[in-house]
Amino acid sequence: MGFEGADLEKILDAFVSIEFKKNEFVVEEGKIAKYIGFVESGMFQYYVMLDGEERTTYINIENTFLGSLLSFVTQKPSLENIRSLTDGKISLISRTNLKRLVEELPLFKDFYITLLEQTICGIDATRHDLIVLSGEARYAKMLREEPHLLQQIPLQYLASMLGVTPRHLSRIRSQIR
Amino acid sequence: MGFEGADLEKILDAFVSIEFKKNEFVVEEGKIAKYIGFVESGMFQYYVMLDGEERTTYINIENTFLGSLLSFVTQKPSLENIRSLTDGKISLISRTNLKRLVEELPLFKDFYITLLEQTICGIDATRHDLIVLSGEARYAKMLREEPHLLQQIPLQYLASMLGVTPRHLSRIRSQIR
DNA sequence: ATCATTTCTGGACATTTGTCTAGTATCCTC
DNA sequence: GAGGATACTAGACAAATGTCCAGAAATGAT
Repeated sequence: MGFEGADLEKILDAFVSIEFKKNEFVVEEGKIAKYIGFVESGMFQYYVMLDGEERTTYINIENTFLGSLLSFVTQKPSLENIRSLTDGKISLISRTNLKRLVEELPLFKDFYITLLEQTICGIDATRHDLIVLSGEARYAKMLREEPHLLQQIPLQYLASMLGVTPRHLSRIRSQIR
Repeated sequence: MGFEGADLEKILDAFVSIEFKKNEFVVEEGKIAKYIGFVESGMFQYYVMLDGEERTTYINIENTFLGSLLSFVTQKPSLENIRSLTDGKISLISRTNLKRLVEELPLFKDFYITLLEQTICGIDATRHDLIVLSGEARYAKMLREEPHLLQQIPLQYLASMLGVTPRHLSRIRSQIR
């Protein structure tokens, strides 16, 4: 990120690196998300329960930004769960520490603004695709633009992220290849 | 927003209020979105052309935040169009002026961060609903939480925002009431 | 290696949603 | 208030997607 010296140290001190075994909660529905962070290793699933069923809304892999955003920002109970699908490690920062860094380090504030802007772009692009594209078209786009996700993420979760059932994703795959 | 004196003046100077007649472009696909802003009056449609058809992805009404976010943030050509559906007025700020305010006024930076955070929450909630809920459930939720939108926005556009066809929205409405 | 568990695929059928189209209602303009 | 444009509804049918289920393939534990 281009930070140095005392600033860098302050930043590193504000983060804490936590290890997760497979199948542990990072954020649990109904609890307040105290942290956001960056995934150092492993794979993490976002999901909600609906009619007794798990509905995956997102998957984080290595080097991506993780958090239950609504809960972290508002400090209200999370509507979603985040859980490790594998063993892994996340570098976490609390809302308090984040706010402190943003207050104290002008460069960090800029960094945070950039992060927020990029995050908005990413989420909004996904929202667009969900409105405008068919399930098949969304899969084709993912195949084209993020093929690494297809290698790594189990199909059942991919399906849910794409907004289709596993059955239908299987059908799509058999048609596209 | 709680700004005063010289700061307030700086901020007001950075914005420019522009009037639009019905059916004018605010942002055009392929061009760079130089401004974002707040809608003072009127209604504005976001859409893309797909297979020769207009697909609405969002509608702004009064007192909401408007802009082609991806283009404004990256300063690359916009993938979407924004157009006035009625006569209206928008208070706009350029990327340059926004950055200047953020640099020069600490309070404005905080305001901008809050705006970004809130925007993320809103977009992400929509993304969730598109993945997890059926068209009917999304309509029911809008009916419950934002009934004013139903009064104001023509159904054809609402349908597209909800990710369904006008035909299907008509079907949903006849079932729900 | 073997067994058990989980994941993926695909058939058969049901439901949801889209397409095409036309009729009716609403709005706007003169 | 007549005429034309636009928006809303809805029937009939088609296509997309979901549900249920069972077998095959892959994975993990012993």
